[in-house]
Amino acid sequence: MLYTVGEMARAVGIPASTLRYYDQEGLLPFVERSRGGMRMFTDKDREALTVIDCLKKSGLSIREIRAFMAMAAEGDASIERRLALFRARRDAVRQQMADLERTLELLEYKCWYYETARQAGSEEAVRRLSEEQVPPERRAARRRLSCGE
Amino acid sequence: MLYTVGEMARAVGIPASTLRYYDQEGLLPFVERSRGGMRMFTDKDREALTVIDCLKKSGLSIREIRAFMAMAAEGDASIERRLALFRARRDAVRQQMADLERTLELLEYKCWYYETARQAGSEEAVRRLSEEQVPPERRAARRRLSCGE
DNA sequence: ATAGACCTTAAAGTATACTTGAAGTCAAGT
DNA sequence: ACTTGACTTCAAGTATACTTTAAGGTCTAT
Repeated sequence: MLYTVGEMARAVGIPASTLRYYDQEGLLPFVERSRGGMRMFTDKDREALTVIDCLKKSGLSIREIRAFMAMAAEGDASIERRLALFRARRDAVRQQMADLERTLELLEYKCWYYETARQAGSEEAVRRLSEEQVPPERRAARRRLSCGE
Repeated sequence: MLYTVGEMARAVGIPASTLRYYDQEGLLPFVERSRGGMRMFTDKDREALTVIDCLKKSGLSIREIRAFMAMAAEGDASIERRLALFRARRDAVRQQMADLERTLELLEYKCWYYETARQAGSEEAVRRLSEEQVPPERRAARRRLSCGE
């Protein structure tokens, strides 16, 4: 099955203009052309685009993704390096999730804070609460907030 | 305790130039000045900066954070709206974490893929593996990759 | 063969969030 | 008083990743 750039754009949920931009930036060296010059994507290309999108979501820049695609084009000789790259991205995403977990805790603390302030009718009342009057699961975030990071 | 912009920058781990930029953009309407015109941050300001950083990490733009700081400056009248904002950010971060979880699964599949390819000496060998030859915990990601999103 | 949808390239424009540089001022120690 | 480091503002520069526009070519159906 072959797809034009617009069809592939719909299939992977990325604008056609972005696919053209990626091609221009050397991220899609594998894409074939029709006799008239139109890009013809295959199902294997769709798979590659999914990987590109995954790498982007992991925090890689266009430049770094290009370097990866160049490795992929080298074939089996670069397996070791590609493995190292995916392990690094895996670890980076785990770190991002841990960071988001801390952000989430602070947001949950703030939700509790404003829920309580709404009931009390003022923020000041919540600020004056002592440690024991704060739900145990909110105390860590509260301390981070008041005692610096 | 009072801090200059450089001291506060070190305390919260944000460049002084960024703090000045935030001030210029209206994110820090609360910061006082010395007689000579220098910014003087308090511990309460540090707390506000931690919240600003948290909102930024949750995906809010400078413009949106400014709107929030304006609400905060309104006082208790905006408690309800601020609660709504924090709930929305909390939900957004939970969604981000769920998305990262999917990204992580694909990265973990790719790690397995290249580990296996390294042992086999070629990618093609791994590609030819049938579903049952793939570890159960990697199958979902593999299917997403080959059958489209 | 012709219409119309969709494609092509190149270049310029946009958005966001800073960062840097220049010229000058402030604050603290000796 | 003077030096030194850190501060001030304003304007311009940077980085990244697209998006848009213009002029024109391709593909498919009728």
